[in-house]
Amino acid sequence: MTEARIRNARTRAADNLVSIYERQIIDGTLAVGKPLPPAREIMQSFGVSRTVVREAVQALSAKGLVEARPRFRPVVRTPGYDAAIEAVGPVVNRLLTVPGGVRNLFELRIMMEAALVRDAALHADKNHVARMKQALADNEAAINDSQRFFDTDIAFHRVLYEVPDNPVLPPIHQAYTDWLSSHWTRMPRDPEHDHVNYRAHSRIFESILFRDPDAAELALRDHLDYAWNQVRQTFAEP
Amino acid sequence: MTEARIRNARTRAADNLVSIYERQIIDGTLAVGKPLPPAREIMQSFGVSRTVVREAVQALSAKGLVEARPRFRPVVRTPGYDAAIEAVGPVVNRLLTVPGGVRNLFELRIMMEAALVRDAALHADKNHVARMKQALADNEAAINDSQRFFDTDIAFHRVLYEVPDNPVLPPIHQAYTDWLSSHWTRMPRDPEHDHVNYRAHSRIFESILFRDPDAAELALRDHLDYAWNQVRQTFAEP
DNA sequence: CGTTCCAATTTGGTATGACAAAAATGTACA
DNA sequence: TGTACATTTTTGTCATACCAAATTGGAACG
Repeated sequence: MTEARIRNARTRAADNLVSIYERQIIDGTLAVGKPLPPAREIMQSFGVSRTVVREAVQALSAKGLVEARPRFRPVVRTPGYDAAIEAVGPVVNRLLTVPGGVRNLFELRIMMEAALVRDAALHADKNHVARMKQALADNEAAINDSQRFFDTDIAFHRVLYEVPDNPVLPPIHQAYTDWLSSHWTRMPRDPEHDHVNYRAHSRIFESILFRDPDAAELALRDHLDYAWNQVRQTFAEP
Repeated sequence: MTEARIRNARTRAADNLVSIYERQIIDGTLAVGKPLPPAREIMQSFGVSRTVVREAVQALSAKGLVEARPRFRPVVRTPGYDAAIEAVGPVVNRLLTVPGGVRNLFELRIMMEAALVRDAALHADKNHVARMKQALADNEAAINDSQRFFDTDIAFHRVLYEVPDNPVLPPIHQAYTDWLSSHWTRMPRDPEHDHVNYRAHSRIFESILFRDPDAAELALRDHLDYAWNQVRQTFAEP
């Protein structure tokens, strides 16, 4: 991947700017949350044209280092895993439109969460268990309240992504919910579903409590298979 | 993620161009592998300036829809999962430089491959088993040949990503190897390692043959833990 | 003294035109 | 036919200008 770029990489003026600002953002010379210097200022201090400056800003934006809303000054952004996931957003959204795209992504999610509940069953500590319990209670209280059930549903699953204490995982969960939420919210809203889903969450939680990874994985697969059968009805796919 | 964009989304001229070419690439109006029309031609046919055209091309490149090498006409690209993964490349590469970045990514890989070997132990068919067997034989034959062992090592793991028949997975494997290869190749080359790794592969394969997911997962975790201890020596981290 | 509102200024988005350098193309020559 | 060279495209960059939107500073007001 990289070598293909480097091979033909004559130094583009914009690239220099990009790497300079990359360094400055990482080492903190440019404070997070603060806007970049105005384009005209940058072009003078580096002796380049505004064309180059704008190109560099766009590249930084694509890398997730700055957030560039139209007509606003580009704002320096915290370079975290969430930024990385957000950068993929547009690409994944396009992939969701290809045949089988949603299904492929959903199955990836099933596989990942199956691994997560196994991990939780083996390694979840008191703190995690407490948070899961709380999330489960919130979930139960939200039955029959469509929107709130949706939120607490997500919150319950999020705890699973927090157990391994790997900062990559929560943004991935965020990404899943973002990408799939459009289908999720299009689901027919039936209180019966809430009950089924809550019981499924409950079953997963108990399996984790019992330190039984096999039962936990099975419960989760049942749960997500059920969810998938709901989701698939929101679009035409066999 | 999306709503933040939409909220302040005034129409930028370049964005229109982007979405137009997005459609044309997806529906095949623009053939894959063919260069985009010259910039001046685009600007005339859409009545926009070259500034806008160049900006649009850069955006398409960031999205992975075209491959834009400097000084060359942008080439239309297959809009597949591999393109998506490649688009994330720059972001992930930066994440690898933050403290613990390599470790986080490596642990994500362990978790994912653990899930994969479990899946393989349960669902691998004769075809997959045959390919794993072949990969294993190649791997054995490559012992003491550093470069070739590295390649066959990767090939063996790749088969694991092919078992679930989800087109998202192979590009992920490709991504892992790309992102981590710089560390991998920096590892001290010791024939002893080759032997250990081959035996580990062999053990994983046998566990899959025996349809024993627990044994397979254990074998894989041992294998990747060993690998991690090698990798971590290529940089200073506790 | 704080708040609100408006105008001047700043700043980003786009257009135009120009030039050098590299790539693509065509042509003549061997 | 194949290759070397000259010509034409095409991209990368620059400079400048204008418009519209955002920001800012201050005036007017409570």
